[in-house]
Amino acid sequence: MKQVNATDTCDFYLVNEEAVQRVRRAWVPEEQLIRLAETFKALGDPTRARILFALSQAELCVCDLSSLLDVSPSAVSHQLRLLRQQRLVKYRREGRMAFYSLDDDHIRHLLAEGLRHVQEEA
Amino acid sequence: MKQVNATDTCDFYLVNEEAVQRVRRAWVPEEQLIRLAETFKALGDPTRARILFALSQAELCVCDLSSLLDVSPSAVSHQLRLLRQQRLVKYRREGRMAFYSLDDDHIRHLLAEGLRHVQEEA
DNA sequence: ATAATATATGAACGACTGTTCAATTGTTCA
DNA sequence: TGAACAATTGAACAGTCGTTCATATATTAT
Repeated sequence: MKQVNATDTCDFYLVNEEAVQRVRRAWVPEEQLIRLAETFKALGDPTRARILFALSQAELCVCDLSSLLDVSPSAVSHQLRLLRQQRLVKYRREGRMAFYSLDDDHIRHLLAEGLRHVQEEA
Repeated sequence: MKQVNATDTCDFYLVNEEAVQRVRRAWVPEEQLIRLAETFKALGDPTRARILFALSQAELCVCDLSSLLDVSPSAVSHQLRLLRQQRLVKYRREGRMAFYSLDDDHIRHLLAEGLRHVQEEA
């Protein structure tokens, strides 16, 4: 996200000015793109992807997730906090246990669409 | 992704055995989940998210992207290579220029669904 | 109360990431 | 041919990430 020095610049005159204008008109607020990247980043780790896939099938507590994924409860908890902060999961306390589930259906759709993408590779 | 030591283990007995079984039955191959995470990770950086959003609107060359995003051509090129490796973008050479576009419609859908998610926040 | 347990948290460590810079490749055009 | 230029690449650097370990919090059971 930095400026450009003299030897590393294309000497434009935009190559495809009409296309660039079209993109500029469709542009969304920078803040939304940053949030978008944060959301995808949260999905972009194997442990978290497995957690989310598990939660797409059932509501689970930390111990269940830890056992299911073979990851320490501490590591699971750290990742769940991150997922909470990104509002990808929500939880419900019951006694000393915490039951986690997906926050909304967008997450489920993202997972499904992502899986479809990786499944249809040659 | 590591084993668990004695003091950091839940003493299970799985809490919600039925739910865990259900998840196990729905489980997809580990390799797919890793590919899934890799795909989302590729989307999970502000520069790359902006590149992909731009390409969702028009086919663009490196210079156009560099100008549009205010990122050096070198940085754009590095990121495009990563996106190519993840098969999120494809390109077409024309003389000394390279025109990039989204690889398939899944990417477009992922972007749209992700944007919908971040746009509907309080 | 005390012990046991489920979860959460902070610090610390090595591993990885994104950019910059310098250099290279390959194409066009004079 | 050689100069100009779009794009690519590798090395290097600071910054970030995911785990572990030790400890803390909070609820339950004795």
